[in-house]
Amino acid sequence: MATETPSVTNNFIRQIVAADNASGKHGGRVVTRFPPEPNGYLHLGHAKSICLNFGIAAENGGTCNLRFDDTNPGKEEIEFVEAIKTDVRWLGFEWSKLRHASDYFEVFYLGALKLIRLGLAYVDDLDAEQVREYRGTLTQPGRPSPFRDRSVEENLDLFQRMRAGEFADSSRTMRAKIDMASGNINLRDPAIYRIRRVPHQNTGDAWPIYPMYDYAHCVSDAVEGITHSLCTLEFEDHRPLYDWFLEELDLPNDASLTQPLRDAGLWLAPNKPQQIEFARGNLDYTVMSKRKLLELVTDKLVDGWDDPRMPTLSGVRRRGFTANAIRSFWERAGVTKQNSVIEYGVLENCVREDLDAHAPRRMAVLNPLKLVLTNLPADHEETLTFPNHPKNAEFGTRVVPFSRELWIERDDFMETPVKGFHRLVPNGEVRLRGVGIIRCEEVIKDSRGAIVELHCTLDPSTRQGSPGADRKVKGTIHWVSAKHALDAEVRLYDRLFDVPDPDDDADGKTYRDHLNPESRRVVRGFLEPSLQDAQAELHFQFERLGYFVPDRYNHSRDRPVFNRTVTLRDSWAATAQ
RNA sequence: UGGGGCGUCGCCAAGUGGUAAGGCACCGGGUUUUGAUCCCGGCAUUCGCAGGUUCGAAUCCUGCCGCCCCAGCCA
Repeated sequence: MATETPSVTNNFIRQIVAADNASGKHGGRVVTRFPPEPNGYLHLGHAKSICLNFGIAAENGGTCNLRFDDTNPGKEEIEFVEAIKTDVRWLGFEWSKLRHASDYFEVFYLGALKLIRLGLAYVDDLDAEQVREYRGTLTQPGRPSPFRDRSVEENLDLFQRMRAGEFADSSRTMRAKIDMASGNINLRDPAIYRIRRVPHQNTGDAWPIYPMYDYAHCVSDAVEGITHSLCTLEFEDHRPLYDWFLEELDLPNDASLTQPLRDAGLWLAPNKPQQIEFARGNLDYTVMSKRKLLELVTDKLVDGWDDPRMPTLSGVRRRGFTANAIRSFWERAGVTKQNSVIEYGVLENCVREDLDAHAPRRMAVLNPLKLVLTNLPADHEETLTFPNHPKNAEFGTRVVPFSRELWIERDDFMETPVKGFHRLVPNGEVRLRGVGIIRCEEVIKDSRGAIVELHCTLDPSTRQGSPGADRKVKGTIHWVSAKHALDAEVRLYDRLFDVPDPDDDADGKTYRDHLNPESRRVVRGFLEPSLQDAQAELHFQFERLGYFVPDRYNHSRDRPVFNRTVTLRDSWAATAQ
C-alpha cells in the first residue's frame, strides 16, 4: 500500500510533549490512553481522540493503552466493549495494553480508605436532593454537610460497611473533603463513591459501590504510568481535582495502595500524569452526542448503530469511508482549544482523495434509459478492455461486454438542452466511454410522450484504437450493455440532517425535526458484470457517479447490494443549479 | 453576579516581539475518452474592539465586547 505521509501540523499538545521530552519530565517516556466508557458505539468525534492519543504516542516512540472507563454499571455493556475494540483496530491502531478502570477497583478502594485516614474524605448520609441544596449555586458558596466532621473511625466503619453491601442504593455517598465555598463547584466536596448494587459488566456482583469518574480516572492514569492524559475541554474545571487526588494519594511512593495490581500480575509503574484538554471535534449536518445517537437507534430513526448514515465508525465504515480518510481528516482539522464545527465537505474530500487513488473504476447506470445502436447487427456482441484506473497502470485491466442495446443515464440526455449541456441531444454527438462517437438519430416515446428509447448510430471510424478515435466531442458518457448488465440494489446516501446545526432548536424544533427525508434512496442499478465478483468492503468508483462499496452485510454474489459512499465532485451540477 | 476556557479569511488552522504558513471552500486558466483527477494562478495591509509599551505587536500591558463549559450519587 502506498504510505501517505500526511502533512503534519504543529499543535499545542505536540509542543507540550516535545518540551517534556526535552526536559525529561517523565523520564523521556510518552504513554497515553484512549479511555471510552463502553456505553455506546464510537463515532467520528472519538476518532479524533483516538488519532490524537495513538498518534502522539507513536510519534514519540511511546505507547497507548485502550482503557474502558467502566465505573458506572447499568449503562455499560459487553456489546459496546467489543464494538469499540473492533472500531479502534479498524481505524488502524493497536493498543499497547487493554485495561478496564474496573481492573483497579481494589486500588480505588484502598485509596479511599487512605483519604479517610488523612481526614480528606467522609461518608455522607445526605440524599441527592439535599446534597444539591447544600452545594450552593454558581454565585453562592455551598454549606458543609452535617456529616462532614464525622470521625475517621466512624468514616472508616461506615465506608467499609458500604463496601460490604450493608446499605441501600444511594443511601449514602463517600465524599472528598475539599472546599464547600470554592468558586469551582467541582471542588465543593465531590462524591467519590456511590452505592449501586447492580451487576457490573466486568466485575459481576463483586462490588456494591462504584467510584466516580473524577476519582477513578486520575488514579487509573497514574497506575498505568500515563504521562499525558488527553481529554476534552469540559474537564478543564476538573483538573484541580485530578491533581488533588494524585497529590494526596501519592501513588508512586505508596506501594501499599498498588499491591493488588502486583498480586494480579498487572504491570505497574505509577506516574504523576498531566491532564491536557483539547476541543472536541464537531461536524456540521450531523449529531455527535451519545444521547442523540442512542435515541436515533432505539427510536428506530435509523437502522442501527452501523446504519451507513450514522456518524459512528461502524456506520461510516459500512458507508464506505476509509480509515485512511478519517485519519487524514483529523490531521487536517488540527487540535486546539477552540470550539469549532468543521464542514462535512472536508471529510468527504478526504474520502474522495483516498478513494480516487485506491478505488478501481467501473461503469454502472443508476437511472437507466435504453439506447439502441441501430447500425450494429442485432446480435452484435464483443468484449472491450478497460483500464481499471486512469492514472495507475498497476490496477490492470478488465473486460467489459458491449452490444447493440445499452443502458445510459437518463440525465445524460436532454431533448431540449439547457445552455452549457454537453451530453447527448437530438442529432447531437457524444462519446460512449471506451467505444467511440455516437449520434442520436431518433427519440422514441410512448403514447404519453415519455422518452423510452434512443436510436443512435455509432461512427465506426471513431472506434477505440482507430485513427479517428481522438476526434473531439464535447461529452463522454458511460453505459452498460443491457444484455449483460448485473442487476443490483444500490443505496444512495446523503447527509442525515438537512441543516448544518441539527442541535439548534431556537425555534422549538429538535434534531429530530431536521432529519433529511432524502438521506437514503434505494434504486435498481445496472452494473457492468465484472462487479459480480466484488468483495465486501472493496471500494469502486462508478465512473461519473461516485464511489461505491458492496454492503458488508447484505451484499452477495447472487444479490448484489452497493452503498454510495460519496458522489464525485460535480462542478456541472453545481453551476447548472 | 462565582469559577474555568476561547476569540487569526466563508470553514478549519500555523504563528510564541521582527513586519500574516497551509488545507477546505470559492474565482479564473490549462490538461483530460470520468463536466472526476491533475496542474497553474487569485483569494486577510490585517489578526474580536479600544487604548498603551516598543524602532517594530496577531504576539507584551490595560480596559471592554462576544462565545463555550461547570450547580450528576454521568463520563
